[in-house]
Amino acid sequence: MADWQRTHTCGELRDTHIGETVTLNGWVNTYRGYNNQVFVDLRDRYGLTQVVFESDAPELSQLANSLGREYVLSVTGKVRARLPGKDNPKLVTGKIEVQAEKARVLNACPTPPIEITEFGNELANEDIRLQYRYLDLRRKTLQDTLIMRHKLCKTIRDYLDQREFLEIETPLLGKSTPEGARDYLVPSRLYHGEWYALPQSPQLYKQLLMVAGYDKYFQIARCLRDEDTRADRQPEFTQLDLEMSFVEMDDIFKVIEGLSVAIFEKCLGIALPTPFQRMSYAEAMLKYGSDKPDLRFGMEIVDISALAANSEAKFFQEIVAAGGVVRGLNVKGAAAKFSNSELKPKGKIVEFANRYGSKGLSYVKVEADKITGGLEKFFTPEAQKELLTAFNAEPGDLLLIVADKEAVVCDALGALRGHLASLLKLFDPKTFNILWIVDFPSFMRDEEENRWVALHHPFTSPRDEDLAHMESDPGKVQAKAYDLVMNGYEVGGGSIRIHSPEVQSRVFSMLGMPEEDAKARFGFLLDALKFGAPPHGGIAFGLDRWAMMLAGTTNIRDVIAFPKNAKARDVMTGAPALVDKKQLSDLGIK
RNA sequence: GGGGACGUAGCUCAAUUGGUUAGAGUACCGGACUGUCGAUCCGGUGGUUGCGGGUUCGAGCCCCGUCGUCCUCGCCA
Repeated sequence: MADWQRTHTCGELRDTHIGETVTLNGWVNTYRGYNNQVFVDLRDRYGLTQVVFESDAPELSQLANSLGREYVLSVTGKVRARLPGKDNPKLVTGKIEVQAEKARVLNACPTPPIEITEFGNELANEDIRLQYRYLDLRRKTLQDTLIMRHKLCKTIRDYLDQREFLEIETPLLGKSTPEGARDYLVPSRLYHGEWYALPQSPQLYKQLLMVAGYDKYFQIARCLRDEDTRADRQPEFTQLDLEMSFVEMDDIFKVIEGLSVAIFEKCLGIALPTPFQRMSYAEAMLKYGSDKPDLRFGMEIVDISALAANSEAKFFQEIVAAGGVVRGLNVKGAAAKFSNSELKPKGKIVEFANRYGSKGLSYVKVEADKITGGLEKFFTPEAQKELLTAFNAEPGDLLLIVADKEAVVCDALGALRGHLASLLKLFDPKTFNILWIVDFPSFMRDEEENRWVALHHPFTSPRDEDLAHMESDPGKVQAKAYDLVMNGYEVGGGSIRIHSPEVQSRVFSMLGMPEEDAKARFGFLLDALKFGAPPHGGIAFGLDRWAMMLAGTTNIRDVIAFPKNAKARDVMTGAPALVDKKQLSDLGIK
């Protein structure tokens, strides 16, 4: 061992080490200097240790005076107790300090463009932090997050290994398949003009592994989708991909609930109650306007279509007559919290709702002896009472009502519900709510393309009892599909798959894919299903979103070591970037 | 592709709504200080107000264009 190499980490020393001579390696976190005495907090990922330079030796004091933030240092010295009353209770190493006897600068550092130490909430802008990501990653919160993410993966591997799951890798270079997200394409050098696609998920490969008899599979797999980003979405992300043979939905639920409990226990020390609540897709859409409802707070949506249709309001009557719905939220006690101008056309609240396609929003402020807001003239006193009863409204409440096509009403009210809850702080952001959404429809009508599309994906098995009317009434077919939802985020989704080649062919043709097309695109799957495919199903966990939940952040870039920015660029390396002409000509691209 | 917010010192922000020399905190540099720990105190350096054009006696502020960042709608089976 070289004489500068560490004997201990910066988070390790306690009063039991007093008297020992140790060597620490780390970064200068903070520097507090005097004439003849310099305090340095030396940092590594394990913690901070205070080092004191108070030697008379000119070499050592000269070195101490030349130090700067983020210098990389090796210090050898004796562990000693701090002076009485000078302990630092904020540090686990706060009872001791290392008196430097020998020190060596392993590397200097110019003034960092961003501050590494964290206090207050004064982080630099994200773009500059991403540009110097290796500096930002030195921050304790980011280190803690990545350590947590490691624990998450370790827990997953341990838990599944104990249950005889096999971790198997699947290809990155695959074949582009239609439907779904836009593919990232990779040109082939050996076959000019032909392209690989990077996987959107290992979906088909894991089904083929089931056919091959690997009846419990998982993979912590990178997935790539060339779509626009969001706060919780970037082009490459990680899934825990899992598949099992000879199972039904309840078997998957059991594994995932057990795994979730293990994750919360290991990562946060929280005991999650099981079994998880289950809610039908229909109920979620009706009561929460979303297929990923946040149940940390109430504020359920109330349907008043019948009441509205019987009112004097022509716009309500017309919308209901045309098959639309009228629904609303009771924002308890919020009547005084929003001005009328926020609630009128062009107001903030209305504009927010209208982003989701609604063309307006009615509001009712409930007062002790009357209601106000503009709707009151359309409702008889009796109808007003019914309205208040429907909403369980009391004086001081604010009712927000949207009338439109059902999908628009759900979207607008669902988004409004979440928006208002965080605005009014209706829930504790440190709590967790987890549930299954089940009973999804298999197919949805794509109005633009005028065809049926799979809500989940085309390999999802319909319920056995719905197979008979799949062609005659596709809208009524329900899928053996399930989503795992936490705090309003979809953190997992899966299904029991189709294992019959006939059913799979019927679904493809339902989706408007002629047999030749299906064969060209998915022939390998149809073939595989013929050769003795077992019943199987599985799930994909959004690992980044799980890490977000555990870390208490809403930004996916906080849980990825080297993320892309909102425009899909890696601002540190500059990717994507131009390449040499030679590289392109090798690939047959001019 | 659409909408919104933003861009001022290395970093975080301010500038009385168009008015004199663009300020503060922090960082950095120098000085003081023998127990600090977000050290403190004193002093100092630091600016093409993203970039280009325009309006004006005068622009950080208004207008047009452009680049960039974040959020969002569409999109993400």
